[in-house]
Amino acid sequence: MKWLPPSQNAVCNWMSPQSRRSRKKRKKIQMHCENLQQESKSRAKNIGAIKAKGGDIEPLLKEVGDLKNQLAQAEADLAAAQQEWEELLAGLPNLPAEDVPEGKSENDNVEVRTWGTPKEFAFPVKDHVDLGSDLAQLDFEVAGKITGSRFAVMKNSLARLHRALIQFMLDTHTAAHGYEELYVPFIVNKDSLFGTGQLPKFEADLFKLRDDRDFYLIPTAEVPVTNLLRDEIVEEKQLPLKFVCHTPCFRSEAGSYGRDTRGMIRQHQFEKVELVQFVKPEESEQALETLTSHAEAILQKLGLPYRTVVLCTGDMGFSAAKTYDIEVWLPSQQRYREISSCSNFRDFQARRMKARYRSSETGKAELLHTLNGSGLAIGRTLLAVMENYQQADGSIEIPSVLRPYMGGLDVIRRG
RNA sequence: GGUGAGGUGUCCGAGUGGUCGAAGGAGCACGCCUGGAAAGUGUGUAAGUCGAAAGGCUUCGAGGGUUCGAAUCCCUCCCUCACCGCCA
Repeated sequence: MKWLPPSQNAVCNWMSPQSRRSRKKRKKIQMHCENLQQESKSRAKNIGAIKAKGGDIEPLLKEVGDLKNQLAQAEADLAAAQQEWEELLAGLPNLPAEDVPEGKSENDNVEVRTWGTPKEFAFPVKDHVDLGSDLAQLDFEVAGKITGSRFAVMKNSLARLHRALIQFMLDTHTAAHGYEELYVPFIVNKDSLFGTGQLPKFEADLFKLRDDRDFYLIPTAEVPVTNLLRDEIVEEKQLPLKFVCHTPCFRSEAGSYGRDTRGMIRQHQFEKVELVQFVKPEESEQALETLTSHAEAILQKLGLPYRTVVLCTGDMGFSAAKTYDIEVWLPSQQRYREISSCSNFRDFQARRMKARYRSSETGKAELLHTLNGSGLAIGRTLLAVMENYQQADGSIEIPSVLRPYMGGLDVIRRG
């Protein structure tokens, strides 16, 4: 068994009749198999003991022959039942937290707070695509030539602004919020993707390498960073563990062909600064609040208006127990768009990964709780800065916190 | 890519085909000692799973095989280390 399936918990009560049947069947076969194993083991020991005394073991060997066949059959049956059961379980999503609102779609998400006031522009606003191309610093056509659709090329000060955002976020989270910076592989194996919940159900969203090692490009830093603790047992006093990591993210965007085709909202490749926490179970609820506030702090320092919503049951991801989305104001769309998603996974990922800690209370290895959130998605932050800081002449003012990273530059102009 | 050596519990590290789930140590927990601590010292301490319990079963990198019986023997793969080659 490669992970720790839930045995007695709520998921089992929640299961379909089909999975209940599968569980019963597995258990029955397992008991039968274990009885045979016990019998076989004790006979083997007996043979060993008699042989050690110099006794005759021939008659005993004959007796054992049929048992061996029965056992082989039982073990094959068990393996099949086990696999059926595990496949059922692997496809079950996490249970929503008790305070998650019920709902069917993103329309049922509940706003929990807003920050800042959308700016009134005295001129017709442009979207980031027009702003970027008028500045000659953002080019989707050439990216289309180099690769294909849903890629971008940035140039000059805009490329630097993109880099500045990454540096600014990493510095803020390490210095002000107490996260440890990480650098990780951008290519991961299947076990890691199973651990965080992308596999087995969401393979279509991933880029898979043409290689017999079953490697995939990461869709988010969450995968390599969270799997840092796969198959590990950490000491309680090390907790909480808080990591920040900048990586590119690769998503095939299968199933969203028609959505957000213009601009850099939805790309196959984008950068993200990710926050990941490993905490004790009793601390995860509070940790989600602080993690979300860390992501919000970036938008506040950048002076970008946003709102925070709690996702309803119907809009949550597969692995999450509770998720806050942070949505930034986009003047060109006159609405808030997602720029960060912060989730508490409770023990769902930890169970799949066998990520545990030694509890001083019970003395046993207990499952950790994992959380993560974007802090923030760089491409979307860049376009939010462009649109919110645009000026009548098409130039873009640089938010003051980013100027040290821009060599003192305060406005991006054409040229 | 080539050659060689390895992968054992929270960690380090022994291990003869048969009472090995695994010596020893570290760490941790509890106790003794102490004014308190350190040192010293005693005891305990793998995980998962089934069971009300007694107890059972699985797991020594992964997967196959040989055997009545595998941590131990054979095969394949993965990973680590060393040296050589190549390389940003």
